[in-house]
Amino acid sequence: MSRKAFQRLSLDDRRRSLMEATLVCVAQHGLHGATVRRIAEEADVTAGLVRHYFGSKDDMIRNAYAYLVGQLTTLASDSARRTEGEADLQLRQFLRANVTMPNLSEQKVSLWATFIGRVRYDPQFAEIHREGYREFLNLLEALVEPVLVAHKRPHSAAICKRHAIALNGLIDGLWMEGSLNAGLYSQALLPDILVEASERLLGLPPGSLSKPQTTQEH
Amino acid sequence: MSRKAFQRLSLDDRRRSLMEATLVCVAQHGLHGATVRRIAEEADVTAGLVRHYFGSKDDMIRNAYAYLVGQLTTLASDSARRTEGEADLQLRQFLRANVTMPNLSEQKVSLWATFIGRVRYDPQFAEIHREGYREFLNLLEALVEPVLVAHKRPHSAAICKRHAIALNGLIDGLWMEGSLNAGLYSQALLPDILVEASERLLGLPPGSLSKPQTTQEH
DNA sequence: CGGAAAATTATTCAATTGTATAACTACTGG
DNA sequence: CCAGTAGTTATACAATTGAATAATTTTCCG
Repeated sequence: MSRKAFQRLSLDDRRRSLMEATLVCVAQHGLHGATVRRIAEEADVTAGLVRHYFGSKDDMIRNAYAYLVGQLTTLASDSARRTEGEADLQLRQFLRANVTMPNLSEQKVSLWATFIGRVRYDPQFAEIHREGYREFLNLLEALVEPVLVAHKRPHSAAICKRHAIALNGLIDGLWMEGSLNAGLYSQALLPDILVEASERLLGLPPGSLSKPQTTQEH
Repeated sequence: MSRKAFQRLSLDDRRRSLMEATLVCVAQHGLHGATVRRIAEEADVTAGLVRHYFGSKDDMIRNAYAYLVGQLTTLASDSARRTEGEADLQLRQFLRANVTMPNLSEQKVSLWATFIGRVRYDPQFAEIHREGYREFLNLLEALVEPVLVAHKRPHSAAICKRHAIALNGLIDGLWMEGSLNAGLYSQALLPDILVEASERLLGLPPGSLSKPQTTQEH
């Protein structure tokens, strides 16, 4: 009887592989069902490796959470940055990216909720969350401010922050429900609902975000 | 050495006591840390009782989830119903009740998120969620419609539903973040942000919900 | 009051968990 | 091509888990 054949991976690759396997297992089976053995199987390695790359199972899970948070904001942020054009278009694209694939995935929403549930009572999760939230809010403020300026709306720092908070709430709420209630209403409506609602929250003229004046050539 | 003295409770009381202990444990330690023994200790009984009142630990947890969902909508709904007056006031009160105590409790948000994380991959949780969501949406639609009528805004069934979805997203999002980021901005702002944002979402004149014309006598 | 039914406790058990350790094997540099 | 090292597997173990069963106590009705 021979041992399992295996391949050596670089430290970064193996860690990422383990974190992604962790996310898959947490999504499918919850934090309580994501056992070291199951995660190892998902990553196609044996359980011992976990302790070799992470201090403990909990340490690996925390790293996976931070990995997920970073992925979510990066995806939306990149989508906005890739969009050339005026402020309206960039904000619009950022909003839409948050409620369309790949960010609007049921797995990601499940994961996010599962981890959020631990934030209150686990200081280490709280720290990861706080950092991610702050980063997301800053991104949002930076996108909102030029839009307000362009439309000659009040745009003090305090106002921008307040708008960012409300928008963030709206995004998270719709994002979650969009994937939770996939069957109840079409997911195609979500970006429109979000963009239209955002216009109103910011006090912009109807259509300024939803039907941008500059036609996009490609 | 004598046995622990105990008291016999009615079926309803004991079940509720166990469900509440379950919620406390799930909030504090997550689904993975909410063991039968810990829950039993929290309820001040021994572990065996769980199987006597519920088919299994999982069955008890599902019942506790349904119990929580019912509690949340009931609290907000009752608060609105208790408010006498026109449609504006009732909607306003319903909105505010969702982002103030006792609904805005960090424990409840933690619990809600934890359970939501299981909805996607556990059909039984999905069923509980679906029912609760539908009920909440119906409540919201019923509150929104007369407000739209009073302000002579479009109020077809489809429009009401769309508004209810957006409002629900906004509520959930702000509700969550309000308790997650308690330190970052004052929770006292939340009801105002929500009411003001809702006005805009519904296309109501500014202040129609936030500064209702009819002064409340008491 | 007394005794039967039901609620609750106490104990036990097999299975699973996270982790520690030892054995092995793939890769790298000379 | 060959050894050393570190990545990886395999095995072992104590602790904890959910559940099942037996023993005991409370309560209530006649």
